[in-house]
Amino acid sequence: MDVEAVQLAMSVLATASRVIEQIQDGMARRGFPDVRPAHGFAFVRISHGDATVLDVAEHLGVTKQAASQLVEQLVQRGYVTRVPDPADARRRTLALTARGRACTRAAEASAADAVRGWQDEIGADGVRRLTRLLARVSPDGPLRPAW
Amino acid sequence: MDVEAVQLAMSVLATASRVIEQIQDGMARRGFPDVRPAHGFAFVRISHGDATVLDVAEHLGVTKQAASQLVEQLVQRGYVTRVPDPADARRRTLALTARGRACTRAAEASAADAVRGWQDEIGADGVRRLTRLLARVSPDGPLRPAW
DNA sequence: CTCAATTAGTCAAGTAGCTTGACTACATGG
DNA sequence: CCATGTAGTCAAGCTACTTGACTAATTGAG
Repeated sequence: MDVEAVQLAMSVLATASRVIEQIQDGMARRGFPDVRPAHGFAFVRISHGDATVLDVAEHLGVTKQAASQLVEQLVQRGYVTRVPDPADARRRTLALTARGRACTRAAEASAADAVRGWQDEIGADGVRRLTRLLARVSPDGPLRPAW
Repeated sequence: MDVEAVQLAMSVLATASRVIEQIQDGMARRGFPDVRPAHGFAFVRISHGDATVLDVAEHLGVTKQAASQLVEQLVQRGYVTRVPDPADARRRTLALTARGRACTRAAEASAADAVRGWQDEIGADGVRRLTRLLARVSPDGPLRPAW
């Protein structure tokens, strides 16, 4: 039993590794060679709305300092802006720029490319079943940007 | 279509993240708090037989220097030994020690623990179908130790 | 109202795991 | 025999994280 479990765990990790690689390639081809997976995960939280650096930190499962550095990069590269909060001078709400939104669309297209390749191997129905199964075992917690 | 693809990609990554976390926890509980995922992947190649540092490097998708450092850690911590090759004085074949084999057994048990939790959510049959689907989409190439 | 405690965020220094470049020792084929 | 290739290590540098210290703004108890 244990050996099959290892096999399943390895399949999950190898598949995740492949997904990351394919999306990274797709992003580079679409003109976004400088965004890492962690940036993408930050985008998810930021586009969800009303996000601060601390929210991004919690979402990524890293310290606020690490999130602060990451956001700083995104600001410098023109993906994100810091919006001062009139009700609390400490807070600086984050928002995507037009370039940031273009980047998320490119990420969606890259993910779709990756999944399209899977249809050749397990069919559209297989992809559908895989999606359902994974949705039920995948957690809600923070998405750590590294192993 | 793209949005569902993103959902699937996120599920894969979140699941992989969870697997890593659960196995890491399981290893720490079993008395192996100092082995990282990359070490585990190295164990896979080493236990497969006749592995050199270069083989480990290729298996992990890293440089030979990185693999050399990683193997050095495993040797220092008593998981691996370097066996000189009588036919080629340059080569030093790697082999697991008794502790190294105990570590792989602990990893298998930890993986089994993680999978056991999934059965509560998608059932034994779900796990079986998930295993089959993932085996067909997961690649054979090197298993990079980071995102 | 005041001030101690909390919160948002940054600055600075240290660490871990990778990289590239240079090198030694051994092996191989003309 | 020697030029070329291979296994492996040493050393230095980079990057993304960490911990610790700090400023500035807000909150709440008395």
